[in-house]
Amino acid sequence: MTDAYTVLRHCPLLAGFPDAALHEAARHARVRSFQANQPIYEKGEPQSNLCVIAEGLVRISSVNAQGQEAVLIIFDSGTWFGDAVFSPGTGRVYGATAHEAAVLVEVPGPFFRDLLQRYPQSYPVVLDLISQRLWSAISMIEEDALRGTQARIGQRLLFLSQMQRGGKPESGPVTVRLTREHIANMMGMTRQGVHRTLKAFEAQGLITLGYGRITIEDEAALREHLATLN
Amino acid sequence: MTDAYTVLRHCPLLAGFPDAALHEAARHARVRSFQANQPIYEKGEPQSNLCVIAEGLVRISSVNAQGQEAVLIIFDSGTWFGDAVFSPGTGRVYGATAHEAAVLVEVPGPFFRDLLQRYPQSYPVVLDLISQRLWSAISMIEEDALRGTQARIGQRLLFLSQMQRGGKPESGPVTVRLTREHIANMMGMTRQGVHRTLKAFEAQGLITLGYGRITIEDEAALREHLATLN
DNA sequence: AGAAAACTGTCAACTGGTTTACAATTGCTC
DNA sequence: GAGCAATTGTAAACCAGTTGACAGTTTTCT
Repeated sequence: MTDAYTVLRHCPLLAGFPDAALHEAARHARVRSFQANQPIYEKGEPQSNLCVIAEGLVRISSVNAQGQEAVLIIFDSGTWFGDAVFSPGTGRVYGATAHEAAVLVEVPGPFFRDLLQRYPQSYPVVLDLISQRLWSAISMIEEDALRGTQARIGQRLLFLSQMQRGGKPESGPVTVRLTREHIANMMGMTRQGVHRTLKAFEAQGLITLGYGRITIEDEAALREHLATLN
Repeated sequence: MTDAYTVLRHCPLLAGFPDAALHEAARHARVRSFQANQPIYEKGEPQSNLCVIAEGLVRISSVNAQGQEAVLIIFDSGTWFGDAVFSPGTGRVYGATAHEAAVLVEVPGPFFRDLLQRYPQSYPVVLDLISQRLWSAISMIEEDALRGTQARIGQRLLFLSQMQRGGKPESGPVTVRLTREHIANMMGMTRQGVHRTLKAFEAQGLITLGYGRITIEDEAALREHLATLN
Protein backbone atom coordinates (compact mmCIF):
# COMPACT_ATOMS: atom_id res chain seq x y z
CA MET A 1 0.00 0.00 0.00
CA THR A 2 2.71 2.47 -0.90
CA ASP A 3 0.90 3.81 -3.94
CA ALA A 4 1.42 7.55 -3.62
CA TYR A 5 -1.94 8.51 -5.08
CA THR A 6 -3.90 6.27 -2.73
CA VAL A 7 -2.04 7.61 0.28
CA LEU A 8 -2.65 11.22 -0.72
CA ARG A 9 -6.31 10.54 -1.48
CA HIS A 10 -6.88 9.35 2.07
CA CYS A 11 -5.16 12.30 3.70
CA PRO A 12 -7.74 14.65 5.24
CA LEU A 13 -5.64 17.69 4.39
CA LEU A 14 -6.00 16.95 0.68
CA ALA A 15 -9.70 16.10 0.76
CA GLY A 16 -10.55 19.31 -1.10
CA PHE A 17 -8.54 18.42 -4.20
CA PRO A 18 -10.04 16.71 -7.27
CA ASP A 19 -8.51 13.41 -8.37
CA ALA A 20 -6.62 15.00 -11.24
CA ALA A 21 -4.73 17.23 -8.83
CA LEU A 22 -3.77 14.34 -6.58
CA HIS A 23 -2.57 12.22 -9.50
CA GLU A 24 -0.40 15.14 -10.48
CA ALA A 25 0.85 15.47 -6.90
CA ALA A 26 1.57 11.74 -6.77
CA ARG A 27 3.76 12.04 -9.88
CA HIS A 28 5.77 14.80 -8.21
CA ALA A 29 5.95 13.03 -4.88
CA ARG A 30 8.74 10.92 -3.52
CA VAL A 31 8.14 7.82 -1.43
CA ARG A 32 10.71 7.21 1.28
CA SER A 33 11.11 4.55 3.95
CA PHE A 34 12.59 5.10 7.39
CA GLN A 35 13.73 2.71 10.08
CA ALA A 36 12.68 3.10 13.69
CA ASN A 37 14.38 6.11 15.30
CA GLN A 38 15.83 7.30 12.00
CA PRO A 39 15.65 11.09 11.64
CA ILE A 40 13.39 12.39 8.88
CA TYR A 41 14.50 15.97 9.14
CA GLU A 42 16.19 18.12 11.74
CA LYS A 43 15.27 21.48 13.15
CA GLY A 44 16.57 24.21 10.86
CA GLU A 45 16.74 22.32 7.57
CA PRO A 46 15.67 24.56 4.69
CA GLN A 47 13.32 22.08 2.97
CA SER A 48 9.53 22.53 3.05
CA ASN A 49 8.07 19.25 1.78
CA LEU A 50 4.61 18.23 2.82
CA CYS A 51 4.92 14.77 4.37
CA VAL A 52 2.04 12.31 4.41
CA ILE A 53 2.44 9.16 6.47
CA ALA A 54 1.69 6.03 4.46
CA GLU A 55 2.72 3.67 7.24
CA GLY A 56 4.20 3.82 10.71
CA LEU A 57 4.48 6.49 13.39
CA VAL A 58 6.35 9.78 13.30
CA ARG A 59 7.57 11.68 16.34
CA ILE A 60 7.75 15.47 16.19
CA SER A 61 10.13 16.85 18.75
CA SER A 62 12.52 19.59 19.63
CA VAL A 63 15.90 19.14 21.24
CA ASN A 64 17.28 22.06 23.23
CA ALA A 65 20.84 23.17 23.77
CA GLN A 66 21.23 20.89 26.81
CA GLY A 67 20.22 17.87 24.76
CA GLN A 68 16.82 17.43 26.41
CA GLU A 69 14.10 16.30 24.03
CA ALA A 70 10.56 17.65 24.19
CA VAL A 71 8.23 15.26 22.39
CA LEU A 72 5.55 17.48 20.91
CA ILE A 73 3.36 14.90 19.26
CA ILE A 74 3.27 11.46 17.69
CA PHE A 75 1.55 11.29 14.31
CA ASP A 76 -0.03 8.14 12.97
CA SER A 77 -0.41 6.91 9.40
CA GLY A 78 -2.87 8.83 7.28
CA THR A 79 -1.98 12.18 8.78
CA TRP A 80 0.37 14.84 7.48
CA PHE A 81 3.14 16.95 8.93
CA GLY A 82 5.87 19.32 7.81
CA ASP A 83 5.38 22.64 9.50
CA ALA A 84 7.19 24.75 6.91
CA VAL A 85 4.84 23.96 3.99
CA PHE A 86 2.74 27.04 4.46
CA SER A 87 5.50 29.47 5.31
CA PRO A 88 7.96 29.37 2.43
CA GLY A 89 11.36 30.69 3.33
CA THR A 90 11.28 29.49 6.92
CA GLY A 91 13.21 26.32 7.58
CA ARG A 92 11.96 23.41 9.64
CA VAL A 93 10.94 24.62 13.07
CA TYR A 94 10.94 21.21 14.74
CA GLY A 95 12.55 17.87 14.11
CA ALA A 96 10.78 14.76 12.84
CA THR A 97 11.88 11.21 13.57
CA ALA A 98 10.47 7.83 12.58
CA HIS A 99 9.06 6.57 15.89
CA GLU A 100 8.49 3.15 14.38
CA ALA A 101 9.51 2.04 10.88
CA ALA A 102 7.63 4.41 8.57
CA VAL A 103 6.90 5.10 4.92
CA LEU A 104 6.30 8.67 3.81
CA VAL A 105 4.94 10.30 0.70
CA GLU A 106 6.69 13.65 0.33
CA VAL A 107 5.26 16.37 -1.89
CA PRO A 108 7.72 19.20 -2.64
CA GLY A 109 6.72 22.44 -0.92
CA PRO A 110 6.84 24.77 -3.93
CA PHE A 111 4.85 22.32 -6.02
CA PHE A 112 2.22 21.94 -3.30
CA ARG A 113 1.81 25.68 -2.84
CA ASP A 114 1.39 26.02 -6.60
CA LEU A 115 -1.21 23.26 -6.60
CA LEU A 116 -3.18 25.06 -3.88
CA GLN A 117 -3.28 28.22 -5.97
CA ARG A 118 -4.48 26.26 -9.01
CA TYR A 119 -7.25 24.54 -7.02
CA PRO A 120 -8.41 27.28 -4.62
CA GLN A 121 -11.48 25.27 -3.67
CA SER A 122 -9.13 23.16 -1.56
CA TYR A 123 -8.16 26.03 0.73
CA PRO A 124 -11.09 25.92 3.16
CA VAL A 125 -10.30 22.34 4.15
CA VAL A 126 -6.66 23.18 4.70
CA LEU A 127 -7.51 26.23 6.81
CA ASP A 128 -9.99 24.27 8.86
CA LEU A 129 -7.47 21.54 9.64
CA ILE A 130 -4.69 23.95 10.56
CA SER A 131 -7.12 25.82 12.78
CA GLN A 132 -7.93 22.59 14.52
CA ARG A 133 -4.26 21.87 15.13
CA LEU A 134 -3.91 25.34 16.56
CA TRP A 135 -6.77 24.61 18.91
CA SER A 136 -5.37 21.33 20.12
CA ALA A 137 -2.06 23.06 20.77
CA ILE A 138 -3.86 25.76 22.71
CA SER A 139 -5.85 23.28 24.74
CA MET A 140 -2.61 21.68 25.80
CA ILE A 141 -1.31 25.05 26.96
CA GLU A 142 -4.56 25.55 28.81
CA GLU A 143 -4.38 22.18 30.51
CA ASP A 144 -0.74 22.69 31.40
CA ALA A 145 -1.84 25.88 33.12
CA LEU A 146 -4.95 24.70 34.93
CA ARG A 147 -4.79 21.03 35.70
CA GLY A 148 -2.66 18.88 37.97
CA THR A 149 -0.18 16.32 36.75
CA GLN A 150 -2.52 13.37 37.09
CA ALA A 151 -5.18 14.94 34.92
CA ARG A 152 -2.59 16.12 32.41
CA ILE A 153 -1.00 12.73 32.02
CA GLY A 154 -4.39 11.07 31.70
CA GLN A 155 -5.50 13.62 29.15
CA ARG A 156 -2.38 13.01 27.14
CA LEU A 157 -3.02 9.28 27.19
CA LEU A 158 -6.51 9.88 25.85
CA PHE A 159 -5.11 12.14 23.15
CA LEU A 160 -2.60 9.48 22.16
CA SER A 161 -5.16 6.71 22.09
CA GLN A 162 -7.40 8.87 19.95
CA MET A 163 -4.55 9.40 17.49
CA GLN A 164 -3.94 5.67 17.49
CA ARG A 165 -7.53 4.96 16.57
CA GLY A 166 -7.33 7.60 13.85
CA GLY A 167 -10.70 9.07 14.71
CA LYS A 168 -12.58 5.79 14.59
CA PRO A 169 -15.12 5.19 17.37
CA GLU A 170 -13.68 3.76 20.55
CA SER A 171 -14.14 0.06 21.21
CA GLY A 172 -11.95 -1.99 23.49
CA PRO A 173 -8.41 -1.37 24.73
CA VAL A 174 -5.95 0.76 22.77
CA THR A 175 -2.22 0.23 23.07
CA VAL A 176 0.14 3.16 22.76
CA ARG A 177 3.78 2.37 22.01
CA LEU A 178 5.67 4.83 24.13
CA THR A 179 8.23 4.44 26.87
CA ARG A 180 7.64 6.10 30.24
CA GLU A 181 10.51 8.34 29.35
CA HIS A 182 8.79 9.53 26.17
CA ILE A 183 5.69 10.33 28.16
CA ALA A 184 7.84 12.20 30.65
CA ASN A 185 9.41 14.18 27.79
CA MET A 186 5.95 15.10 26.56
CA MET A 187 4.85 16.27 29.98
CA GLY A 188 8.00 18.06 31.03
CA MET A 189 8.36 15.64 33.92
CA THR A 190 10.74 12.94 35.02
CA ARG A 191 10.39 9.25 34.29
CA GLN A 192 9.88 8.57 38.00
CA GLY A 193 7.25 11.24 38.38
CA VAL A 194 5.23 9.84 35.49
CA HIS A 195 5.66 6.34 36.90
CA ARG A 196 3.84 7.15 40.10
CA THR A 197 0.77 8.45 38.29
CA LEU A 198 0.68 5.60 35.80
CA LYS A 199 0.96 3.08 38.59
CA ALA A 200 -2.00 4.74 40.29
CA PHE A 201 -4.02 4.53 37.08
CA GLU A 202 -3.09 0.89 36.74
CA ALA A 203 -4.16 0.18 40.31
CA GLN A 204 -7.56 1.59 39.39
CA GLY A 205 -7.77 -0.72 36.38
CA LEU A 206 -7.82 2.17 33.92
CA ILE A 207 -4.64 1.20 32.09
CA THR A 208 -2.17 -1.66 31.84
CA LEU A 209 1.56 -1.10 31.76
CA GLY A 210 3.98 -3.08 29.62
CA TYR A 211 7.53 -2.83 28.45
CA GLY A 212 7.55 0.12 26.04
CA ARG A 213 3.81 0.31 25.84
CA ILE A 214 0.75 1.48 27.70
CA THR A 215 -2.68 0.01 27.14
CA ILE A 216 -5.69 2.19 27.80
CA GLU A 217 -8.21 -0.39 28.90
CA ASP A 218 -11.28 1.81 28.85
CA GLU A 219 -11.12 5.30 27.43
CA ALA A 220 -14.54 6.30 28.70
CA ALA A 221 -13.71 5.22 32.25
CA LEU A 222 -10.41 7.10 32.17
CA ARG A 223 -12.11 10.20 30.84
CA GLU A 224 -14.68 9.98 33.58
CA HIS A 225 -12.02 9.53 36.23
CA LEU A 226 -10.12 12.59 35.00
CA ALA A 227 -13.23 14.71 35.27
CA THR A 228 -13.34 14.02 39.00
CA LEU A 229 -9.83 15.23 39.84
CA ASN A 230 -8.33 18.68 40.00
CA MET B 1 -9.33 56.27 13.85
CA THR B 2 -12.32 53.99 13.89
CA ASP B 3 -12.72 53.94 10.12
CA ALA B 4 -13.34 50.29 9.40
CA TYR B 5 -11.54 50.26 6.07
CA THR B 6 -8.34 51.76 7.49
CA VAL B 7 -8.29 49.29 10.34
CA LEU B 8 -8.78 46.33 8.02
CA ARG B 9 -6.16 47.63 5.59
CA HIS B 10 -3.54 47.59 8.33
CA CYS B 11 -4.33 44.09 9.54
CA PRO B 12 -1.61 41.66 8.42
CA LEU B 13 -4.14 38.88 7.96
CA LEU B 14 -5.87 40.87 5.23
CA ALA B 15 -2.73 42.04 3.47
CA GLY B 16 -3.42 39.79 0.49
CA PHE B 17 -6.73 41.43 -0.38
CA PRO B 18 -7.09 44.22 -2.95
CA ASP B 19 -8.59 47.51 -1.80
CA ALA B 20 -11.93 46.77 -3.42
CA ALA B 21 -12.34 43.66 -1.30
CA LEU B 22 -11.54 45.50 1.92
CA HIS B 23 -13.93 48.34 1.14
CA GLU B 24 -16.58 45.70 0.65
CA ALA B 25 -15.60 44.05 3.92
CA ALA B 26 -15.73 47.41 5.69
CA ARG B 27 -19.30 47.94 4.50
CA HIS B 28 -20.31 44.57 5.96
CA ALA B 29 -18.35 45.08 9.15
CA ARG B 30 -19.65 46.29 12.48
CA VAL B 31 -17.62 48.55 14.73
CA ARG B 32 -18.10 47.89 18.43
CA SER B 33 -16.61 49.46 21.55
CA PHE B 34 -15.93 47.62 24.78
CA GLN B 35 -15.07 48.80 28.26
CA ALA B 36 -12.20 47.35 30.23
CA ASN B 37 -13.01 43.80 31.39
CA GLN B 38 -16.20 43.66 29.33
CA PRO B 39 -16.66 40.24 27.70
CA ILE B 40 -16.52 40.21 23.89
CA TYR B 41 -17.66 36.64 23.50
CA GLU B 42 -17.80 33.58 25.70
CA LYS B 43 -16.65 30.06 25.11
CA GLY B 44 -19.29 28.14 23.18
CA GLU B 45 -21.08 31.03 21.47
CA PRO B 46 -22.11 30.02 17.95
CA GLN B 47 -20.87 33.16 16.17
CA SER B 48 -17.80 33.13 13.94
CA ASN B 49 -16.98 36.79 13.27
CA LEU B 50 -13.46 37.77 12.42
CA CYS B 51 -12.44 40.44 14.93
CA VAL B 52 -9.80 43.04 14.13
CA ILE B 53 -8.59 45.24 16.97
CA ALA B 54 -8.79 48.94 16.08
CA GLU B 55 -7.79 50.09 19.55
CA GLY B 56 -7.04 48.58 22.93
CA LEU B 57 -6.04 45.16 24.20
CA VAL B 58 -7.98 41.92 24.09
CA ARG B 59 -7.48 38.99 26.42
CA ILE B 60 -8.11 35.48 25.13
CA SER B 61 -8.76 33.05 27.93
CA SER B 62 -10.52 29.94 29.03
CA VAL B 63 -12.32 29.44 32.31
CA ASN B 64 -12.67 25.90 33.59
CA ALA B 65 -15.40 24.30 35.65
CA GLN B 66 -13.75 25.38 38.91
CA GLY B 67 -13.74 29.01 37.81
CA GLN B 68 -9.98 29.21 37.29
CA GLU B 69 -8.97 31.35 34.33
CA ALA B 70 -6.13 30.41 31.99
CA VAL B 71 -4.97 33.50 30.13
CA LEU B 72 -3.86 32.24 26.75
CA ILE B 73 -2.70 35.45 25.14
CA ILE B 74 -3.15 39.20 25.08
CA PHE B 75 -3.65 40.69 21.62
CA ASP B 76 -2.76 44.26 20.79
CA SER B 77 -4.35 46.68 18.32
CA GLY B 78 -3.77 45.86 14.66
CA THR B 79 -4.03 42.13 15.18
CA TRP B 80 -6.98 39.83 14.64
CA PHE B 81 -8.63 37.06 16.58
CA GLY B 82 -11.75 34.91 16.51
CA ASP B 83 -10.77 31.30 16.39
CA ALA B 84 -13.92 30.01 14.75
CA VAL B 85 -13.58 31.98 11.50
CA PHE B 86 -11.94 29.18 9.60
CA SER B 87 -13.99 26.32 10.98
CA PRO B 88 -17.62 27.14 10.26
CA GLY B 89 -20.03 25.23 12.42
CA THR B 90 -17.80 25.13 15.46
CA GLY B 91 -18.63 27.64 18.14
CA ARG B 92 -16.12 29.81 19.94
CA VAL B 93 -13.49 27.63 21.53
CA TYR B 94 -12.17 30.27 23.93
CA GLY B 95 -13.46 33.42 25.51
CA ALA B 96 -12.40 36.95 24.58
CA THR B 97 -12.49 39.90 26.96
CA ALA B 98 -11.53 43.54 26.56
CA HIS B 99 -8.37 43.75 28.66
CA GLU B 100 -8.39 47.53 28.34
CA ALA B 101 -11.08 49.63 26.68
CA ALA B 102 -11.13 48.41 23.09
CA VAL B 103 -12.68 49.09 19.71
CA LEU B 104 -13.21 46.18 17.34
CA VAL B 105 -14.07 45.87 13.67
CA GLU B 106 -16.06 42.68 13.26
CA VAL B 107 -16.47 41.02 9.89
CA PRO B 108 -19.20 38.36 9.76
CA GLY B 109 -17.74 34.86 9.38
CA PRO B 110 -19.81 33.70 6.42
CA PHE B 111 -19.10 36.91 4.55
CA PHE B 112 -15.38 36.63 5.22
CA ARG B 113 -15.20 33.03 4.06
CA ASP B 114 -17.02 34.03 0.89
CA LEU B 115 -14.59 36.88 0.36
CA LEU B 116 -11.64 34.50 0.68
CA GLN B 117 -13.09 32.27 -2.02
CA ARG B 118 -13.63 35.25 -4.31
CA TYR B 119 -10.06 36.50 -3.81
CA PRO B 120 -8.05 33.27 -3.59
CA GLN B 121 -4.76 35.16 -3.93
CA SER B 122 -5.27 36.15 -0.30
CA TYR B 123 -5.06 32.59 0.98
CA PRO B 124 -1.28 32.17 1.20
CA VAL B 125 -0.97 35.12 3.58
CA VAL B 126 -3.71 33.73 5.78
CA LEU B 127 -2.15 30.26 5.85
CA ASP B 128 1.26 31.67 6.65
CA LEU B 129 -0.06 33.67 9.59
CA ILE B 130 -2.07 30.81 11.04
CA SER B 131 0.98 28.57 10.70
CA GLN B 132 2.97 31.10 12.65
CA ARG B 133 0.40 31.15 15.41
CA LEU B 134 0.54 27.38 15.52
CA TRP B 135 4.30 27.61 15.91
CA SER B 136 4.20 30.07 18.72
CA ALA B 137 1.67 27.89 20.50
CA ILE B 138 3.94 24.89 20.04
CA SER B 139 7.00 26.73 21.28
CA MET B 140 5.10 27.53 24.46
CA ILE B 141 4.33 23.84 24.92
CA GLU B 142 7.98 23.09 24.31
CA GLU B 143 9.17 25.64 26.84
CA ASP B 144 6.64 24.47 29.40
CA ALA B 145 8.15 21.03 29.01
CA LEU B 146 11.84 21.83 29.01
CA ARG B 147 12.54 25.00 30.93
CA GLY B 148 12.31 26.01 34.57
CA THR B 149 9.87 28.56 35.91
CA GLN B 150 12.32 31.46 35.84
CA ALA B 151 13.11 30.97 32.16
CA ARG B 152 9.46 30.43 31.32
CA ILE B 153 8.30 33.58 33.06
CA GLY B 154 11.10 35.58 31.47
CA GLN B 155 10.30 34.19 28.05
CA ARG B 156 6.67 35.11 28.50
CA LEU B 157 7.65 38.66 29.41
CA LEU B 158 9.70 38.91 26.25
CA PHE B 159 6.79 37.56 24.23
CA LEU B 160 4.47 40.13 25.77
CA SER B 161 6.85 43.01 25.19
CA GLN B 162 7.23 41.95 21.58
CA MET B 163 3.46 41.98 21.16
CA GLN B 164 3.37 45.43 22.76
CA ARG B 165 5.91 46.76 20.27
CA GLY B 166 3.92 45.21 17.45
CA GLY B 167 7.01 43.87 15.76
CA LYS B 168 8.86 47.18 15.69
CA PRO B 169 12.57 47.04 16.57
CA GLU B 170 13.32 47.15 20.26
CA SER B 171 14.48 50.44 21.73
CA GLY B 172 14.17 51.36 25.38
CA PRO B 173 11.89 50.02 28.09
CA VAL B 174 8.54 48.44 27.25
CA THR B 175 5.70 48.44 29.75
CA VAL B 176 3.27 45.56 29.87
CA ARG B 177 -0.06 46.17 31.59
CA LEU B 178 -0.71 42.95 33.43
CA THR B 179 -1.25 42.14 37.07
CA ARG B 180 0.94 39.53 38.74
CA GLU B 181 -2.17 37.42 38.93
CA HIS B 182 -2.65 37.54 35.17
CA ILE B 183 0.93 36.45 34.66
CA ALA B 184 0.33 33.63 37.13
CA ASN B 185 -2.78 32.60 35.20
CA MET B 186 -0.74 32.50 32.02
CA MET B 187 1.96 30.35 33.57
CA GLY B 188 -0.24 28.00 35.55
CA MET B 189 1.33 29.27 38.75
CA THR B 190 0.27 31.17 41.83
CA ARG B 191 0.57 34.91 42.29
CA GLN B 192 3.11 34.35 45.07
CA GLY B 193 5.22 32.00 43.00
CA VAL B 194 5.41 34.50 40.15
CA HIS B 195 6.20 37.25 42.61
CA ARG B 196 9.41 35.62 43.75
CA THR B 197 10.80 35.30 40.23
CA LEU B 198 9.78 38.81 39.23
CA LYS B 199 11.40 40.21 42.36
CA ALA B 200 14.59 38.39 41.45
CA PHE B 201 14.49 39.86 37.94
CA GLU B 202 13.94 43.29 39.43
CA ALA B 203 16.88 42.85 41.78
CA GLN B 204 19.02 42.21 38.71
CA GLY B 205 17.78 45.40 37.07
CA LEU B 206 16.14 43.54 34.22
CA ILE B 207 12.59 44.72 34.93
CA THR B 208 10.73 47.23 37.08
CA LEU B 209 7.56 46.36 38.90
CA GLY B 210 4.60 48.68 39.29
CA TYR B 211 0.97 48.49 40.27
CA GLY B 212 -0.69 46.52 37.48
CA ARG B 213 2.28 46.80 35.17
CA ILE B 214 5.70 45.38 34.51
CA THR B 215 8.37 47.32 32.66
CA ILE B 216 10.98 45.35 30.75
CA GLU B 217 13.96 47.66 31.03
CA ASP B 218 16.21 45.94 28.55
CA GLU B 219 14.89 43.14 26.40
CA ALA B 220 18.31 42.11 25.13
CA ALA B 221 19.71 41.85 28.64
CA LEU B 222 16.75 39.78 29.78
CA ARG B 223 17.06 37.50 26.79
CA GLU B 224 20.73 37.05 27.50
CA HIS B 225 20.06 36.31 31.15
CA LEU B 226 17.47 33.68 30.26
CA ALA B 227 19.96 31.91 28.02
CA THR B 228 22.20 31.32 31.04
CA LEU B 229 19.67 29.53 33.20
CA ASN B 230 18.13 26.10 32.98
C1' DA C 1 -12.22 63.26 50.61
C1' DG C 2 -13.38 58.95 52.25
C1' DA C 3 -14.51 54.19 51.53
C1' DA C 4 -14.36 50.14 48.99
C1' DA C 5 -12.06 47.26 45.83
C1' DA C 6 -8.22 45.57 43.61
C1' DC C 7 -3.60 44.61 43.72
C1' DT C 8 0.84 43.70 45.97
C1' DG C 9 4.33 41.99 49.44
C1' DT C 10 5.63 38.61 52.70
C1' DC C 11 6.09 34.57 55.55
C1' DA C 12 5.78 29.78 57.50
C1' DA C 13 4.06 25.22 56.87
C1' DC C 14 3.31 21.91 53.55
C1' DT C 15 3.66 18.91 49.51
C1' DG C 16 4.19 16.93 45.00
C1' DG C 17 7.69 16.16 41.98
C1' DT C 18 12.76 16.02 41.36
C1' DT C 19 17.11 14.13 42.36
C1' DT C 20 20.09 10.49 43.17
C1' DA C 21 21.04 5.90 43.38
C1' DC C 22 20.51 1.09 42.61
C1' DA C 23 18.19 -3.27 41.47
C1' DA C 24 15.21 -5.91 38.42
C1' DT C 25 13.22 -6.81 34.09
C1' DT C 26 12.71 -7.14 29.03
C1' DG C 27 14.27 -7.50 24.47
C1' DC C 28 17.73 -7.47 21.11
C1' DT C 29 22.20 -9.05 19.17
C1' DC C 30 26.08 -12.00 18.26
C1' DG D 1 21.58 -18.76 24.92
C1' DA D 2 24.75 -15.61 26.86
C1' DG D 3 25.64 -10.86 27.10
C1' DC D 4 24.43 -6.26 26.66
C1' DA D 5 21.62 -2.23 26.17
C1' DA D 6 17.39 -0.25 27.03
C1' DT D 7 13.58 0.10 29.92
C1' DT D 8 11.33 -0.18 34.28
C1' DG D 9 10.56 -0.26 39.46
C1' DT D 10 11.52 1.68 43.89
C1' DA D 11 12.83 4.57 47.77
C1' DA D 12 14.94 8.31 50.57
C1' DA D 13 16.48 13.12 50.74
C1' DC D 14 15.61 17.35 48.92
C1' DC D 15 13.52 21.52 47.15
C1' DA D 16 10.78 24.68 44.35
C1' DG D 17 6.42 26.19 44.33
C1' DT D 18 1.77 25.94 46.68
C1' DT D 19 -1.33 26.97 50.45
C1' DG D 20 -3.20 29.94 53.60
C1' DA D 21 -3.10 34.02 56.11
C1' DC D 22 -2.58 38.80 56.79
C1' DA D 23 -0.87 43.54 56.31
C1' DG D 24 0.26 47.33 53.22
C1' DT D 25 -0.44 49.86 48.96
C1' DT D 26 -2.64 51.89 44.88
C1' DT D 27 -6.65 52.82 42.31
C1' DT D 28 -11.38 53.59 41.62
C1' DC D 29 -15.88 54.81 42.93
C1' DT D 30 -19.28 57.75 45.14
